Amino acid sequence: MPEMLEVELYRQLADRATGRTITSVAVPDSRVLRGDVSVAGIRRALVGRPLTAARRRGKLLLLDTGDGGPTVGMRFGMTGGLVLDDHQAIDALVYGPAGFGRQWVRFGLHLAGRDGNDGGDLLLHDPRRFGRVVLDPDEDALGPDAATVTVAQLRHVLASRPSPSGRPAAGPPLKARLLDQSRLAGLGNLLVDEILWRADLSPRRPSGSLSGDDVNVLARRIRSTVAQLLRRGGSHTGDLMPERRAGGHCPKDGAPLTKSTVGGRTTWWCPQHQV
DNA sequence: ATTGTGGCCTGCCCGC
DNA sequence: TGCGGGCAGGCCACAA
Repeated sequence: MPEMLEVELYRQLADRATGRTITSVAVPDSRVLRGDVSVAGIRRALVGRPLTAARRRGKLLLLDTGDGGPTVGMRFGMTGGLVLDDHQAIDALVYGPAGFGRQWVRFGLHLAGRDGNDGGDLLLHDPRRFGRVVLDPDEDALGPDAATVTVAQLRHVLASRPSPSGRPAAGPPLKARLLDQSRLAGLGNLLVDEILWRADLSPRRPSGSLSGDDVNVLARRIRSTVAQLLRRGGSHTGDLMPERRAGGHCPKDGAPLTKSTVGGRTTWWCPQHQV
C-alpha cells in the first residue's frame, strides 16, 4: 500500500470532510467489503450519519461517524488512493497507474455539507483491488504506530520468546519484525529499507541480536525518517530510493547495493555499512 | 505459536 | 507493434 505516510496524507484529506453527512454509499465492487458486511448492511449503518473524525493507525485509515454509527476502516493495499471532491491525495502512486480512472473506484461515500447542499464524494480509488473497507476494525490488532514508537515499545517489538531449550531465540530477520503490523504499525517495504540503511543495520540481522544502544538508535531513526519523509511527501522520497535498482550504489559509501528477498519482500541494502 | 509461502489482482515495462 | 514474463509501497489464509 501506500505506507503510513501516504495514509497520513489521505487522513489529512479525509479530515476536510469532517462535519459532512453521508447521504449514500456506492459499492461498485462488493469484493472490497470482503464479506465482512453486506452492501445493504453498510448502507444501513452509514447513511444519514455524520463524519466526526479522521484518524489513522499504521496503514489503517479510520473514519468515525456520529449518532452511534460505526467507524469505517479503510485499507489501501498496494495501489489504493483516496479522492475527495475530485481532489486526489496522491497524484500518482509509484506502482499504480498514473491519474484517476472512474473504473477504478471501488467504494464511495456521497456527502452533504452542513448547510444541506451537495457536499461531494469520498472515494476509494484502487486499480489492483487489494484495498478493503471494514466496519469497526479491531484497532488493537495493530501494534503501536511507528511515527511515535518509543524505545521500550521497540524493545518489545524485537524481543523473541525463549526457545524450548530455554536460551533466547535469535528471532526472525530484523526486517520481518519491522514489517509485522501486529507488533509495529505503519512501516512498509520501502520505509523499512530506508530506515535500516540510515541505522546502519542489516535487514538480515536476527531481531533479537540488537544491543541496547542499537535499539535506542533504531527507535530514533524510525521516528526521524517517518517525520522527514512525510515532510518530503511520501515513502518514495527516501535517500536510498534512487539507488534501489539494478546497478545501484550506496549513497553513503558508494558500495554496490545488494538485492535479495528478506521477510518475503524485495530488499535492497548496503553490504558495506549495514551489519 | 510463530514463521514462511502462495495467492489475491491489475497495470506497466522490458525484451524478443 | 504485439506478446509474454516478471515485477510491484500489502495482507490474509494456510501449512509446517
